Amino acid sequence: MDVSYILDSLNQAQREAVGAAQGSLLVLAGAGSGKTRVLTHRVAWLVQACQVSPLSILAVTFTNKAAQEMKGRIEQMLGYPMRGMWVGTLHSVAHRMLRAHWQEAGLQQGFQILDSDDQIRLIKRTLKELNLDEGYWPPRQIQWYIHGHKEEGRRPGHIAEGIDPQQRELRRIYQSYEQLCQRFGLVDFSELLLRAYELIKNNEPLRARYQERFQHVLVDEFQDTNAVQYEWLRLFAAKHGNIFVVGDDDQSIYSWRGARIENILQFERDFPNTNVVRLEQNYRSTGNILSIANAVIDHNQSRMGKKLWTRGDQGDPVRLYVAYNEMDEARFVLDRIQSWVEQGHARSEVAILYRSNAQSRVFEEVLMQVNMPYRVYGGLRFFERAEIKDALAYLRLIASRQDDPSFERIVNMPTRGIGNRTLEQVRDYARINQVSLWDASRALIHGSELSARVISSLGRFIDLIERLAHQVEEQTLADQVEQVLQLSGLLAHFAKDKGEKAQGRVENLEELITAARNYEHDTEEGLDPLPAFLSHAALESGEGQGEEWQDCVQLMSLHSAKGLEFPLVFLTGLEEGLFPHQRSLQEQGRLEEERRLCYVGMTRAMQALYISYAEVRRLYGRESYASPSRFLSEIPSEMLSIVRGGIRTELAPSIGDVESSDNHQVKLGGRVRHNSFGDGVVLSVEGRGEHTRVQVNFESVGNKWLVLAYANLEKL
DNA sequence: GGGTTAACCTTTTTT
DNA sequence: AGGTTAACCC
Repeated sequence: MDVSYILDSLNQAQREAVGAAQGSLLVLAGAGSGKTRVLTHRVAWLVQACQVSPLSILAVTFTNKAAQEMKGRIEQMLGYPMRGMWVGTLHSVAHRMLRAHWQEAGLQQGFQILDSDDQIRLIKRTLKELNLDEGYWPPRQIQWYIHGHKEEGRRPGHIAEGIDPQQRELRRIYQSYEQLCQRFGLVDFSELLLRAYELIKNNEPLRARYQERFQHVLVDEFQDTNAVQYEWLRLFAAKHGNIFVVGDDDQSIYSWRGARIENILQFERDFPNTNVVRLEQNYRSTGNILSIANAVIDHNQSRMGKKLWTRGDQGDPVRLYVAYNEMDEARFVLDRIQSWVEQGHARSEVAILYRSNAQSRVFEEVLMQVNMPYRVYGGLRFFERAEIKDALAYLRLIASRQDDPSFERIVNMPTRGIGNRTLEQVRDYARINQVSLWDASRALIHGSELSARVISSLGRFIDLIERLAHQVEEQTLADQVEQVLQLSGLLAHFAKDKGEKAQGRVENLEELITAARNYEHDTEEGLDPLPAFLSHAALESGEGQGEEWQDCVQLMSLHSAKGLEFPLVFLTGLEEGLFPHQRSLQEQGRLEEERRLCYVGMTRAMQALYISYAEVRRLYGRESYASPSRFLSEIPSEMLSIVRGGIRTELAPSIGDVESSDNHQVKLGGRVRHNSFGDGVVLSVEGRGEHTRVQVNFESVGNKWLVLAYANLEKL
């Protein structure tokens, strides 16, 4: 079979990676260097040229979206479905294995996944059982503590008891939390990974089986793997050593979540004969964009060293807009988007990027004012909405009666006369007898401690769940969901309210039925549709669910922008304290990560990049005067073309040289007249001396770049 | 049980 | 500032 087509479209380095012999390979892939391409082509190569069965391939990605995309691209390339190949995030792979081997892993059969919200609730409950004060032991910090340890593979037993009472107490909370999870059949995000890792590590027959099955392991975004993930991958590949990892140390932005950039170095040590391929040719951005991105990232001390280059044009200069305040910044961005759209481009080609989600608000305001469609990524996602979580809690309780958080959530939702007092009694009983709320309720109903009225309402709830569980058995998933929404009274509860909010909730619930109907569940996983759907809801936040597809401007945090590209990018809020973020300035080593974040942001841009900061910003209630981000001063001034904000131009920026403002002939924002183009406004000035070029927006002919020395501009 | 108000808290990133 | 939660009142 002719397989040359797989390599034909690749450059030398890419070809080297894709066509590499068996063994371990490390691909250091710069931003926009065709990393996804290399991965997909590699799989195609394995299947077509090396006759590797898709069954023996495990491909690991960072997000679910990336997994879908990869699978889609491979199938498109080969022209047939990749049946039996495992492609997914490590979380979903872990989940899949735990479902298959729940017994060996020591889990309940119907175990449910605990999302971040549920986890907080459970931590609160743990604190209550231990008689500890929430104020003194903030649940968020406990959550952080637990995750931190699990990501490093540490169980409570691995943590030294120590003498510090605070530390000892934390450890005790961790321990109790684990016991509760175990009792209720709950598994949090980091537990998925740790449990699956321990399963493979301690169970030799299973390990051998998986090592035998997955002859080829491929890993995307390798720089963002944490300790447990790395060890796990290493175990997979320990026998055959066929492991193909792709990563970029300059794009490691998740160390706060346990990701270890050092894994890249460790990899070469653990797999001694690793070949290293560097992808440095960039196919995404213009030369000017790459220059500033390179300039910034060059300030990081600890990096493996890569320099992106392109065969393409230098392109437009990268522009810096100095805004008076955040509103001014937003208006500027809006103005540029409008002219972009007027030039016939799509709105979806534009991305507004920011460091923290709170910044999206102002942009949303101005976009809304002019009815420009936009979409904000991040924030509350479909499966996280309250009403959806209510509905899911019913389904979860049907799937697993031990699931206490779900029980708590819906026992009185919609209200059915089970108040806090009753619940307190149920909780007490559960705590004393070490059983779930469900079992406690059943016991109390048959006991004599509760009043007749309470027994009847609690009994009705128990009956409702039992009845639902029974009725739903033979139905399709969508029917199950619909039944639950109807009989639980959830739909009616929201429907009776005529408010806009409640209306939206009803729509969301209906959308959940649609989601269930469209959910294609993989029968290979050997899981019933309902538990499969519930896991799906927990693992995939439901990005894209319920949003109609429109040509929208894209708003997102820098973190969510990773892996994406846009013709026009606005990198906003480059102020000290905001970006780099205040918190990162306090901790050692975090500044470099912020810089990588900046690099990630810049390299999202294909054709044009605007950077901006505000001199005054109202954030979290108060106005702050921040100095421009240090990242700006790391860009050589001749690489940036500075545009000044309209309102307070007399305030000179403290970075770079603003040649322009004391340039005797023109002033930014000033009006000028040209012999043939007529009147216009100076938008930016670049270079110095006789090479000075100015950009003028003329009323008659639009934007023009002119060499100042020859243009003969007349100041008005 | 539901609605209103007051205090409070959180403000980095998310599988 | 904004949103959420806890407390309080009807």
